[in-house]
Amino acid sequence: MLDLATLRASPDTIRLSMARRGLEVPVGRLAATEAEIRELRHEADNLRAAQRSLGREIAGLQGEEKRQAIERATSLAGRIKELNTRAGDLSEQFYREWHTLPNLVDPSAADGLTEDDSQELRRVGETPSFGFEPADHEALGESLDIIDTKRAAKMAGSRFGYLKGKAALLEFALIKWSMDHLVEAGLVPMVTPVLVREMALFGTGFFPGDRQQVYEIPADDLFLAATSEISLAAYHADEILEPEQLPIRYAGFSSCFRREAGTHGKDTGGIFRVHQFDKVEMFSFTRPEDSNEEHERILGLEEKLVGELEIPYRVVNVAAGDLGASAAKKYDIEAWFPSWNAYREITSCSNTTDYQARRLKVRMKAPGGNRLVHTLNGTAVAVGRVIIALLENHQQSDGSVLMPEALHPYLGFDRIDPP
RNA sequence: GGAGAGGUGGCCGAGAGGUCGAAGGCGCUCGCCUGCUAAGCGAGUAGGGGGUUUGUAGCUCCCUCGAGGGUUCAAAUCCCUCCCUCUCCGCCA
Repeated sequence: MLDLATLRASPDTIRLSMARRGLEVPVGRLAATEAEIRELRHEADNLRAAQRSLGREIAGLQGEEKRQAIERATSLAGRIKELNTRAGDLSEQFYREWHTLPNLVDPSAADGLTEDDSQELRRVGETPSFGFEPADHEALGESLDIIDTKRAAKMAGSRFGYLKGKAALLEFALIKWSMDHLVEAGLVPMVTPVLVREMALFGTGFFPGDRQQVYEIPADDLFLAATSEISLAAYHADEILEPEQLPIRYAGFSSCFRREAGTHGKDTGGIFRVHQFDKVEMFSFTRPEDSNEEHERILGLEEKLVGELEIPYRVVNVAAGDLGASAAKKYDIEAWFPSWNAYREITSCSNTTDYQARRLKVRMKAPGGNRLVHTLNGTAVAVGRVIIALLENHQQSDGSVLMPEALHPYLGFDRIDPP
């Protein structure tokens, strides 16, 4: 959610920022409505003040005097109700629109509207050249008998997968290995709830925009979280933090659930795009002035992890029009996938500035009044995609796959061989 | 799932239609005082929004006593719905 003060003081800032996302926002109309709501509320407040002082008098009056005072108070009450009803209606209409507006875009976010407009910042690691035709992860998963999407489809439908044997062990190794790194970097490890209230989804900016992407449990008014970002962000909702506590950094592990509505026909094979996967996610609460630096720090941790896995990657600055609602700026790390002959997203980190903090009411004490903190999130390990990248990049001519050295102590094996 | 008890400021806790954004205590902050410390004395100490102001401070108004509705001239207090916590029983990893 954006700051109303910005709408009042410089609506053009909002208009221009939304334009970078390819959105045309009638800021003039919004500003006028907001001003009208404020006027109505102001008038109602003044009448209310009169009503309250009259009410205090009534308590001490008797007989005819009291009767007349109550009559005047009744008329005041009626006018106040009328004003508040009008303000309430307008307000509901205003916020319905206001809540859909995404965050202001950081000036340094890449220009453009789509994925193709991402700005490549750097490439790291050499893409492998095989002396044979490399297999894709689906084929490798099958031939090694470590990923089973066929039986998963029978059991739960398309876009599910079983991790089996050494792939299952690989998941646990990845989680433990990454958590060790993150704890060392000062993050507090967390295992988070996957069922969340609407408030958490609204607070993180997934609602109202991405509602169709989220699984719903109507009987209990709960939703399956698409990422632990949601439960980590809402962890400090309604709190006023001490500035000395900041930055607060978490590493959350959870399963993630996504309906993937509207992606029919996209990435249909294997486990690249599935309804359920496990992920270690980083999340930070910072002072406003520190969030840019924190964003780079998170990216640094992501690069360190991907680097240790010996996966070739590139870093991109995501284009303004391709940003999620809450992000002001986003870096993606795209791993090299030989089967696609392309780089594709394996991590993503966003600076959401005060957008989530405002909705979740996460503040810090500050001289002259409390201030909203900034929040940031970033993928440490999206298990499924990392497994794919490992299989495809480290496959050997004999059909086996070598494991990166960093994982050996966590795995208890250094390669996966065909059965 | 069954039965019961509760949600009030940073914490504890009073409050049962008007003088209550809220007694008292603890904690915290500032000041005074006392060789030091402790004790003592005094003052301050919730959040959000609006108005005034170039801005800050100040002044002022409104809202918030778990959330949302309702009754009333007037609600922390009465009514309804929901959420949460605790205790006992049941069930369960």
